[in-house]
Amino acid sequence: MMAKMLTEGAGPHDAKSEDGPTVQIQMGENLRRLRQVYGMSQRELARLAGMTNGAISMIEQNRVSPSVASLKKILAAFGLSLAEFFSNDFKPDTRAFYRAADMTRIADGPLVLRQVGAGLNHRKLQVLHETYAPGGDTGPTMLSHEGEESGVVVRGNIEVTVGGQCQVLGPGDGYYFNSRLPHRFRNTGTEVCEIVSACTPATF
Amino acid sequence: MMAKMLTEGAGPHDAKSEDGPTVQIQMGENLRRLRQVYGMSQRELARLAGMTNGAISMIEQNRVSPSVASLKKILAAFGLSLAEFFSNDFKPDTRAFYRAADMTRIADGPLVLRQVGAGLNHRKLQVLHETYAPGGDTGPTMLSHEGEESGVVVRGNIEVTVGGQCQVLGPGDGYYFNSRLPHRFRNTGTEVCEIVSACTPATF
DNA sequence: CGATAGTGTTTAATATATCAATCGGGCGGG
DNA sequence: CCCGCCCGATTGATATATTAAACACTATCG
Repeated sequence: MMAKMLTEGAGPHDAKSEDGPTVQIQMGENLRRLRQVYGMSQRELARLAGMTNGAISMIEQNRVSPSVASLKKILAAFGLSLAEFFSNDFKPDTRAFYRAADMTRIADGPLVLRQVGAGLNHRKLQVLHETYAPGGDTGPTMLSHEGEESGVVVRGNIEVTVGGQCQVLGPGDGYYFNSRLPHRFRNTGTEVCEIVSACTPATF
Repeated sequence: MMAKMLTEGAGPHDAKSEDGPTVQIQMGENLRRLRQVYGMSQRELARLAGMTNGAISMIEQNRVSPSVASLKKILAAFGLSLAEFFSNDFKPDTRAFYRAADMTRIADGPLVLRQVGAGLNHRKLQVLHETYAPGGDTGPTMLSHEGEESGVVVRGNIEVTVGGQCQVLGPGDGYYFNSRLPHRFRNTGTEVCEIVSACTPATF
């Protein structure tokens, strides 16, 4: 009953909401995008979270406001903490590609440092150097593991597939994504490709 | 029924929880401390949040897991966002005083910069210079307003009361607190007291 | 075409959170 | 001492979230 619209900030006493009046909670859409980027169905996610697909459906439609416990279980399936989820302002980091032009330079002049991924917040990365011969490939099955991954193409071109998105990156381009996103690297060109990459062990 | 203990991570399928098994959600204690530091009763907080004291009581005892909407309403009464709350790892910043000895120096040598408040995260402060004559006082009623406040005592001594805590600070000592905490400054000594202080407008 | 397996959504039943009201306790003042 | 007032905790009723099972739809396969 009381077919109200799951809003907040306009309670009986209106707790001096400093955000606008009757701001809706829009977690649902973000959770849905998050799930879709991870290539999961509602049932898969439900199984991982120890819940039912129906609940996932209702939450994604903003028809209910999940309990903190439920939300935490859902986020655990993505390897996200509540802090990480909310610190992204309900907009989980779905951006994976950063072109050479829109990397932020944190140093210039004789030494140029370009930072991949606008806001490197709590990230501690381990740097690697990879070389892909023509046809080189990380394998036909998508990789998916704990941690985060980032890198820059130094020479040649490489086809990178992350969470359904696929792009060919060239020299100067970079990438950043959560390693749980199913990903794959393929050198589809005719010359060697070098990448300076970095990844995190699951140690945080 | 089913008198289980409000745990998580040990669901039917145990969603690969990387924190230990059956980790309890301990928001309740932190919310209680937060409320007490603000000098509120459960009923006061309930009124601000548009809820009932009973619900607050249950939440603080971890007898229920509040919905995200409810938690957001509660945090709004403290001027906290979900992101801020969770980014503090469920341990809201209750530390208010920083003695001269345990301030972190972020520069030394000819120029010495000492940082008040260990982690100045999202803080943008506006600096002031205050002078308290002997007996000088911000008034008998506690101040409480939007924003954050920080400062350093330059000369003399001053009695600072914040969120129930009261201390006399001397030269080199500092303070940092959320301005919503009821606070008051009193020069109880016999000499002039100077403070370099800073505060934020409510513009973020 | 019919069967099967996949998707997201919906429904009734159940578990849980929240409300409204009460309870017992502490504290200060007649 | 008792009274009023406030506190936090508790109880039963009500609203909400979640479950379990169905539904409707799409695509694939035989």
